[in-house]
Amino acid sequence: MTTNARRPSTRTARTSRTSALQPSAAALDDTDRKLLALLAEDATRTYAELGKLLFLSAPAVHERARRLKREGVIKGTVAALDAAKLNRPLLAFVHVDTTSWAVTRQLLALEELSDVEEIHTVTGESAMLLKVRTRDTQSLEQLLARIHAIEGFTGTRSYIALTTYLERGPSPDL
Amino acid sequence: MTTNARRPSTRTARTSRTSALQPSAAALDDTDRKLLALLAEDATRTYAELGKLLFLSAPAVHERARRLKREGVIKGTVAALDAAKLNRPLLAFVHVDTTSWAVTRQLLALEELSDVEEIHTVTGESAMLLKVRTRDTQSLEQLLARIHAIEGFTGTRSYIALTTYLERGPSPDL
DNA sequence: AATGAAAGCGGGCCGAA
DNA sequence: TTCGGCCCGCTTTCATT
Repeated sequence: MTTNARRPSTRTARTSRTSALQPSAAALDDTDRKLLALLAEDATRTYAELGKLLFLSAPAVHERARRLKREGVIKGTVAALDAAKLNRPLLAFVHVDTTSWAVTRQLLALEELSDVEEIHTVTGESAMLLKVRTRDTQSLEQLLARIHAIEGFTGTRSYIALTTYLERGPSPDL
Repeated sequence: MTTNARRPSTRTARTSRTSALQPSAAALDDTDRKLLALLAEDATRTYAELGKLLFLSAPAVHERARRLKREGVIKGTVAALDAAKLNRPLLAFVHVDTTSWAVTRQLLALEELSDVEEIHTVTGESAMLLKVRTRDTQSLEQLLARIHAIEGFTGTRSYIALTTYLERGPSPDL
């Protein structure tokens, strides 16, 4: 109880008139960040429920969500699947050492494999980093064999995840 | 609404050959996997649209989705946010070397930080692996300083992502 | 197929620039 | 005054039995 019927005064500090388009920046106020955090956690909530949590009306929440989608802050809404239930209990991070950066293009073909979840080029002694999820060690071995078939690499180092304590997507600062 | 086994298994791919052997794996037929792949890509599609893609009626799709949620194959529906738009352009993988596994508990406190996206214990020379996303190198340094403040570690190695070519969640085999 | 709920849309109000 | 954000009506669409 004791819900303050008093709505937090609308301090609209949004300067949406910044005609200078910054591709990688977005003007987010406090309510935006809270809304994004809620949607990143569970996107099935109704706008009415979000409005209660944010002290806003449902259409107002809808407007903000629409704007955030249009600006690309919200890239999409996806279903989070359980890897173990999909017969992929083995998670591994594979560091790939290459002699030249030209090999990078070859590795991008791995995108076709549903085993591969992430592909990054990274700094450090290894050139690329893969996050893969396979059914068992044999499937992982097959994947590594496929990487080794590509010319211009010097080796791979795999780190098999024993326990995953946290796994989530990007979320705002709050 | 009795759950009798009168499922339209005209060409039943849900055979019992491989079932009942793996406890955490779910029994999924071809349509289930296709549906999961579609939902993992975009969960905003309507059931009617999914039905057209799967050659099923909308209620049939709804029933399958409900079953998959109940079984935990679909853990939830979340909004995918753009890290760069959230002022987190710097992605890094941090390998943490520890002397004893007791330190693991300390690192779990990092879950509170929104910078930290993943925490795993892994095999290999390092004991733990973190996926972190920060605003800049200074924020990363602060995070590393916080890790170093914990006793029982021998060091960290960070791999900063230069380019991310692929980043997605678990998806079925198809 | 029918019902109930939620999303989507326009109008008017209010505060700030 | 203009503009942006919010609230409140109604209409349409979808989920659900």
